[in-house]
Amino acid sequence: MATMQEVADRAGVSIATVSFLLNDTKPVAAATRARIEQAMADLGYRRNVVARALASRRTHIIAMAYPALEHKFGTSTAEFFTSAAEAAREDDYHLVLWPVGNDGVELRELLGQGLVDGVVLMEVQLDDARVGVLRETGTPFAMIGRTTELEGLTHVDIDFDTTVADAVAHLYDLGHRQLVLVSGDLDDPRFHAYGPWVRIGDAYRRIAAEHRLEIVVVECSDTTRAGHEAAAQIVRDHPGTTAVLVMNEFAALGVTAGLQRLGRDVPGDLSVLPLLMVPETAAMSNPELTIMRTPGPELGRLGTQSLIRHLEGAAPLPPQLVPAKLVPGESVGRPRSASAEGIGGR
Amino acid sequence: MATMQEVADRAGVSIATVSFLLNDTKPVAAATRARIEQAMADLGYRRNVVARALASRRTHIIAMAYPALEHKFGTSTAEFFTSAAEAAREDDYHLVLWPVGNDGVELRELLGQGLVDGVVLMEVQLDDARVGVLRETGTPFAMIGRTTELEGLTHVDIDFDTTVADAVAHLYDLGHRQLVLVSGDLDDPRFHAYGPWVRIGDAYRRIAAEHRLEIVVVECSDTTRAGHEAAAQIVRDHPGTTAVLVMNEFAALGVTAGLQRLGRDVPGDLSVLPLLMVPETAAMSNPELTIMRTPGPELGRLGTQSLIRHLEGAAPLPPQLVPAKLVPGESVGRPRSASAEGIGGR
DNA sequence: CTGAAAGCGCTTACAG
DNA sequence: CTGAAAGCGCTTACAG
Repeated sequence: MATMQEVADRAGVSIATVSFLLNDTKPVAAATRARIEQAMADLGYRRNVVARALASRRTHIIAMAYPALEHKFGTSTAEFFTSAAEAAREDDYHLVLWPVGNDGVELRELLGQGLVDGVVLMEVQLDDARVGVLRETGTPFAMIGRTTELEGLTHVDIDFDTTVADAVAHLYDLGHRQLVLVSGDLDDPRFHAYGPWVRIGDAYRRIAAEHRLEIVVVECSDTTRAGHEAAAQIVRDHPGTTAVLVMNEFAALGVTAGLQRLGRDVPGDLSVLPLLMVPETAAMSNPELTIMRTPGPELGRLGTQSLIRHLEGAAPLPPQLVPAKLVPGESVGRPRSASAEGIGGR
Repeated sequence: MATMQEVADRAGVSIATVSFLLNDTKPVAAATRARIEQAMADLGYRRNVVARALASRRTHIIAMAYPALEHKFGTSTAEFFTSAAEAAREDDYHLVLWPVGNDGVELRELLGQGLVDGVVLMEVQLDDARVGVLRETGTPFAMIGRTTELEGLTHVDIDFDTTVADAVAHLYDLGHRQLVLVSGDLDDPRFHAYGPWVRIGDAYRRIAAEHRLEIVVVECSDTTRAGHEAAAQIVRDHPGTTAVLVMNEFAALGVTAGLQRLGRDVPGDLSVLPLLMVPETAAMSNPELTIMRTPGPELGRLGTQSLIRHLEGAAPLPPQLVPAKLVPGESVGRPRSASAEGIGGR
């Protein structure tokens, strides 16, 4: 690998001038610029990022901290990561995925090594130990998600209110009046303070009340098997249900299959609408699920860009909330009662 | 952050001695050691990995190159990554995930920056452009998977022969005599030279012949939807089939659901046995699938360890092939014909 | 617009 | 067993 000194020698300039050109940090005369660029091309020069990092005290590496123990890493998460990595690359940063625990211990360990300029925090808890670690060490960070205390914290998140409102409105407009929310299992220690589960539950209670709907919430863990059980519970305890909203994507697959196993047609007897899912997972179900599509690509990108602005001292982006959007599939239809009674118009 | 110089000052030694102790690279007197360790503890010292990297010309960072465009990143892949990251950490390395294209262009770009000591290659093609790039740049690497040309290349892979042999034997012993392999779509440019698809196909043809079974192969892409179509094709063109082996995990979900949609009971009418799947995905199906479990955790670890030995100049690990192992679920049973005719013993 | 030089925080021959 | 010093390949005041 050629070094900057070799480029400078070949171009007949000093190493400083090469650096100025490369970083666009001081003006360089056109003729000089041409000679340097020629020399770089001739030598196939690529700047050594390690040396740059040491000299500038900026590694240009961003870590995406993902609690792989507590949360499955699936297609949904991959979307966040891939879009974040892409956004980082566009701004001359590397984004690396760090599987670190929720408690902040590993994170502190890693931060001490000075490898990263900043951290994108995934799967944020309402009161997140990692935030404390990041603040103590003075590490810039952005959250994809939100703690309860937010003052001064850079973040982006799903707009749960709009997501739930749109989902409920869609079902309501089709004529559904008896909904069930399959919510998270808040007894599970991984989730009792997990933002999305809490916020979706809160939003649902409020919005269902606005529509004067009876509020029925079934708790359910984040597995297909748990979804089966939730389906059984719905059929047994809430036989009049015409539509089911499901928070977790794995549970949603289970609810659908579970309803079918119990002889219910989806969407003939019951509609199923997952609140946070990606098309790939929706396609795993039969019928293919109608979903509120997780805005992973947008949020991965926005979160990373927010952090980078922070790192570069630019004016911070305002916190952004992005709703999941309805993507039609085959699991939502009009309720039988509506077709019979003519509710829902059109 | 404390620096090594500060530690040295506090312990009353030279910076070199601290370094020798930290790297265990020269003997240090017990008393000196105690003083240094005390100083490090007092200051909460953590070695700066960037400075270490520049001085030693070793970053201790390993990149896992994953072609995110060409291959979905799902739960299966996450297993490889997580176990590889864990193995790396145990040996004092960082493993970072790099989404880079199959053609080697991005890889070359990234390697030039000098950020990584070595690369773990995922989703290897039979003739992989990335291997050329790695060789040209002199970058140490290990493959999880195999090119056709293998001389001198560090690699680990799935033992497709044993996997297919065990799967076929299991079905054969249960009494199945009419099998179908749902194979990859080799017309798909992403896959026509993709090792696993080619090798499983080859192994199946050989092993089925050994069992004197008729060889039926249905091509199918890597989506649930494609699996539905494969199911239809099986029912239509191969009505006597009693068991289906499926290469791709998404396709396997689709085959199962597709058979059910066509009124077939799984496993009553047909058994379904995916050849490469993780339990999480198997649980998404109803009934839960019996699978050959992808040895992701073993291979991620072995591949990383092979690379690290290479990096440290230790005797190389021999190439290792690890078979997928049968994990019982509810999608494989005896064929109706066997129960009727008493084939299959016991 | 360009250059000489200090310095980032370590590792590593070399010397003792 | 320990230390003085060069050097890794850059960036960045400072000076001109």
